[in-house]
Amino acid sequence: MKLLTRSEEYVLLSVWRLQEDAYSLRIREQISEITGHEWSLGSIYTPLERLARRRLLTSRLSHETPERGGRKKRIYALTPLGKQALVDMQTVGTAMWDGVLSFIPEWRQA
Amino acid sequence: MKLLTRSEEYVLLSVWRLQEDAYSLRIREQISEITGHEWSLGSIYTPLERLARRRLLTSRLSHETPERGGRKKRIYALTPLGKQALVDMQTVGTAMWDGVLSFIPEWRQA
DNA sequence: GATCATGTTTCACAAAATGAAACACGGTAT
DNA sequence: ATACCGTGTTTCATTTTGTGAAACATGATC
Repeated sequence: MKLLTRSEEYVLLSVWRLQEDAYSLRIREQISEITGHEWSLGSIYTPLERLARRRLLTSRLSHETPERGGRKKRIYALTPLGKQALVDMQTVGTAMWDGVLSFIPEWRQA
Repeated sequence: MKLLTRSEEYVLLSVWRLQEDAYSLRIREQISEITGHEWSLGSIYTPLERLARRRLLTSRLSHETPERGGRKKRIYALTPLGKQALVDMQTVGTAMWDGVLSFIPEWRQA
């Protein structure tokens, strides 16, 4: 099991939650909003391509819609492998944090 | 606020939980155990140095102890800045995961 | 038919990760 | 004494990732 980089994790998460709306600019926008700083397009496309090569996600062109005169967007979607990778990261993350939580007083509320 | 890389996050977490025992080989060992794969020394020292430059952690030589004939180890410790960085990452991580949890059936218990 | 808006793609450069080797030095055995 | 072992630190060349900016495409709008 290979660990995901931070970018890969965030891109996968964003694609997962955006569902049918998971295309480059929207992904970038969502990640920027949540992390609180701007992400360049390169920072989105590079991990997208790499994740596609590794079969953690796939891409297809959208069906023609009324918007933008029927021009197509490239829509991304997770594969089962991609979802599994995220769940694995969550598991490892939880294990890494486990021993530390007791050191954070304000989080000790159950 | 700058995001931590994966290595940086894990190294900081490990240093935090190892406390007085936070030196290179032990850190590597702990991260390897928890993530389930081997980490080379470079993968530990590179982030350690960078984090020290950025004042997220400090290092000092241990006091002489009976073990190893009094030879000293380099012990690392988080600064308040380092702890804050971790807490911030946790916050962002939670926000990123938020929208996705509902898609994972087996996690919907609660 | 210029310009704008929305998306995609490409690229050169910078930063980070990795694996391996070199170095240091006390202990231990010969 | 001297060779080798164990533990720990440091350095380095190479590969992999991340980043910012520019180029390209095309329908809409004025």
